[in-house]
Amino acid sequence: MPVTFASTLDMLADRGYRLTRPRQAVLRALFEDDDWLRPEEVLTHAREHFPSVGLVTVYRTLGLLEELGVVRRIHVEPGCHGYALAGLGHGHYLTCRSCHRVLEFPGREDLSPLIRQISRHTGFVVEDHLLELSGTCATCRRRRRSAPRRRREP
Amino acid sequence: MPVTFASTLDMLADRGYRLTRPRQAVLRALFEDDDWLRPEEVLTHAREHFPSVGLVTVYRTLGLLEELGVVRRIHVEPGCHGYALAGLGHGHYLTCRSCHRVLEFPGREDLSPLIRQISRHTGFVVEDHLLELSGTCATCRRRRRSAPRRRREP
DNA sequence: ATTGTTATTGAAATAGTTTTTCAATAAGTA
DNA sequence: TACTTATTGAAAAACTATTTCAATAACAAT
Repeated sequence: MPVTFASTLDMLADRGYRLTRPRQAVLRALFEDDDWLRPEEVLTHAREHFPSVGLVTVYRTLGLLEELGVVRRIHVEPGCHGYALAGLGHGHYLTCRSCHRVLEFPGREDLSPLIRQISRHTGFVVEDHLLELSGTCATCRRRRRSAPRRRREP
Repeated sequence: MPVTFASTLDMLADRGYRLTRPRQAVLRALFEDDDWLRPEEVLTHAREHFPSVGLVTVYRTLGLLEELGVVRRIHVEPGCHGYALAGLGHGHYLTCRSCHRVLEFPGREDLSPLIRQISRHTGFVVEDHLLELSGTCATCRRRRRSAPRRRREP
């Protein structure tokens, strides 16, 4: 069963959290975007639904949703944190070290054998995973090649 | 050939970087610890070798070493950034969502077929990877089980 | 050894992100 | 409608990271 805007509201209510307008605005922002967002971007979009939301509430709501497993926190540069709906993709990202663009890629292969093995070894219950490949994207590679940067001429 | 303290110094000199005492202190700190460190921790250890190093230099040196591929920047909570020698482990981490402890695990299996496939598809040159499994460690799981936290009694 | 050049440094200032505090508000219940 | 209290926004605080800049110290050339 996919996690939807409505099912998340239900979940919150079930657990005794109040369905406040700021919270709903943050949730909408996340569900309307099918990509990850920085907290600041979440704020901007949430304000389209409820103009008086503050950044503090955005942080608090994101933290709550992460605890509940609705969103996934990913590592993006610069600034460190981005949030994506946990349903999107599978936590597989390509990040370019040069331009810092982030590309999501569908993880067709299956990491679960590995994960099961780790669990047995360590006692960890693995709830999520993040696979981040870093390198140089095609665009930056071309740019570098045409203008190589050396510190010293031998 | 493994990257050592000495070989890194050579590499820096070859590229025209000066072998200053602050830099050497930061490098020592990294090579003496066989685990990842936060910038603040790098500072503490570096000061054992050269008391007047400043945090700014630590950041600058870490940035330089990352560019050169000597250290790897990893994502750790809280605070976001940790640095580990690139030779250590293979960028495979288990992080506990509850206590935020980080455990490194040896990635015995090989991700290179996947990586090659991604490269072909996207044009990315993948230089490094980070596989982070998040979940609940054995200790926290036991603690939770004995004192479950519910927001509401049904 | 001494000098000159300049990469590098530390301190302070700045920028940016995330968290805490707290009185006021509003969601859900009675 | 009133009550209870989780939740909020604004301000302040706590951190983390970067920029600026005069002073310093590596290193090369003498």
